[in-house]
Amino acid sequence: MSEAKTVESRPYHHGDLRRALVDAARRLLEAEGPSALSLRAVAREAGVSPAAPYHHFKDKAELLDAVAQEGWDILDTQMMEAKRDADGPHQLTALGIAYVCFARDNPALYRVMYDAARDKEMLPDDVQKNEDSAYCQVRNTMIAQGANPANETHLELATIAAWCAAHGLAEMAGFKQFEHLKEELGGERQFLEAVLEHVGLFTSAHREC
Amino acid sequence: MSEAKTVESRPYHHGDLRRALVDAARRLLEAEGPSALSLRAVAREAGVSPAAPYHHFKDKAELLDAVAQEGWDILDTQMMEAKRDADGPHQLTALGIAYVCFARDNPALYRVMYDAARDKEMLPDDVQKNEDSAYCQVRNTMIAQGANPANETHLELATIAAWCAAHGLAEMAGFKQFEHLKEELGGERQFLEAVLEHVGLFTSAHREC
DNA sequence: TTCATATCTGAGCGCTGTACAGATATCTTG
DNA sequence: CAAGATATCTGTACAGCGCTCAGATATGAA
Repeated sequence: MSEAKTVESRPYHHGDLRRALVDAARRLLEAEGPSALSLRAVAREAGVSPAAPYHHFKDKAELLDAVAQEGWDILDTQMMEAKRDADGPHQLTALGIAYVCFARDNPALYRVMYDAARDKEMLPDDVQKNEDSAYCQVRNTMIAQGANPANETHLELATIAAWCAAHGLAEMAGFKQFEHLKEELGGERQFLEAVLEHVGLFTSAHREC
Repeated sequence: MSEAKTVESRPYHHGDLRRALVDAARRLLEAEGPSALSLRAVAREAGVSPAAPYHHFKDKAELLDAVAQEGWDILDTQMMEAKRDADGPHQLTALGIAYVCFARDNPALYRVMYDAARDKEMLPDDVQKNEDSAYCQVRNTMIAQGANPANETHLELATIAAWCAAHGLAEMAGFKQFEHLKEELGGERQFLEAVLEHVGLFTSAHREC
C-alpha cells in the first residue's frame, strides 16, 4: 500500500496489482531462483497480503503462467532480432543460437516456462498460432532455406526436430560435464554452434550472441 | 514397525529402511505423480515417522537422488537391450527410440531424474564414467557406425547433439500439439522415428518399442 | 448520496521440510 | 553373558507454504 503511483489507469486500490505481482515474481525469480518463487513471497515483494493475489489469479499456477507468457514473448522478440541480423543461409542457426542464449541468460525464467508446459503437457497455444512466435519463425525460416512448404508434414517434423535439439541443448549446455569442451573449442559460443551443427538441420553461422 | 520381514540381512530395527523408502517413493511416484512425492508422504507410505528418513538421507534432495539413480540404471539396461536387439546400422536409432520410450513409459521418474540434474547443473557422474551408461552406449555406437574414435572432440559433440535431441523429444513428444501428427503418421512410434530421422544423426530403424 | 461491487486484509487450516530430545533396538566389548 | 556404546526410530515442534473465507475498505454506478 501507500506508494500509489500516479498512473492514469488505476482501476482500483493498488493501481495494477496484477502487473505488480508479475513484475515482483520476475524480480524474485532473477534474484533468488525458481525455488524462492512462492506465492507468499511474491505478495510480500509486491507489498500486499498473502491473499491479495487470489483476486487476480485463480492459483499459483496461473500466476506462473503469466510469468511464463512474458518469457515466451521475450523469446519471440529476441529470435526475431537474431533472424533480422543474420543473412539468409545462416538464419536458422542464428535462431537456434538465440534460443539457447535466451535460456542461458534467463535460466530461471526458462525453467518456469517449461515447468508450466510439462505440467500441461503442451506448449502455449499461440506458439503455433501466432505467426511471430519462435516456433513459427523456425518453420518459416526453413521454408526460406528451401524446405517445401507444400509438404506440410515434412516441414512440421523438421521444425519439431530442430526445436527438440535446441531445447535439449538449452537445458544441458550449462552442465558441468561439458565445460572442458567449451574451453577446448575456445568459448561457449563455439561449443553451442558445434553441437547445433552436428544436428544437421543447422548450418554454420557467424553472428554474435 | 510390526511387519518385520524375515530377511537374513536386517541391520537394524526396520530391516532396510533406506531401500524401503526408495521403493515407497517410486510407488508413490508412479501412483500419484511427482507433485505427491513429499518426504512425509514417502515416510507414511513406508510406515515410519516423518523424521525417520533423515537417518538415511541428508535431506529430501538426497532421497530423490537415490530414486533418480535407479532411473538411470533402468535406462541403461533398457538401452542395452534395445541395442542388442537391433542390427548394426539401426542401432543408433534403436537407442534413441529406447531413450524416448523410457521417458514416455516413466514420465514421473524421468522428471525426477532431470529435475535433479537441472538443480545440480550436471548429469550423474557415472553417465560419462561407466562404460555401460546410456551416454557411453550412444558414443560407442557412433564409433561402431563409422565415427572416428581418434577425433575425441568431434565424437563427443556428436554424442551430445544426439543426446540433446533425444532429451528434447522425450520431454515434448507427449505434448498435445503433436497429437495430430501422430495420427497422420499412423502411430506414436512413426512420429518418434520421423523426428529423429530429421535430426540427421539417426537413421531409420525397424524395432518395436 | 446511496448502493453494489471489486479489492484487499487478517486469521486460520492442513500441509510441507527439517530439527531435536528422548526412547529403543542392535552391535561391540569385556 | 552382561554392560555400555551406537545406530535407529518416535514425538513434538517450528516456520513457511498454498489456499479459503469472513469482514473491512475503496471504487464506480445509480
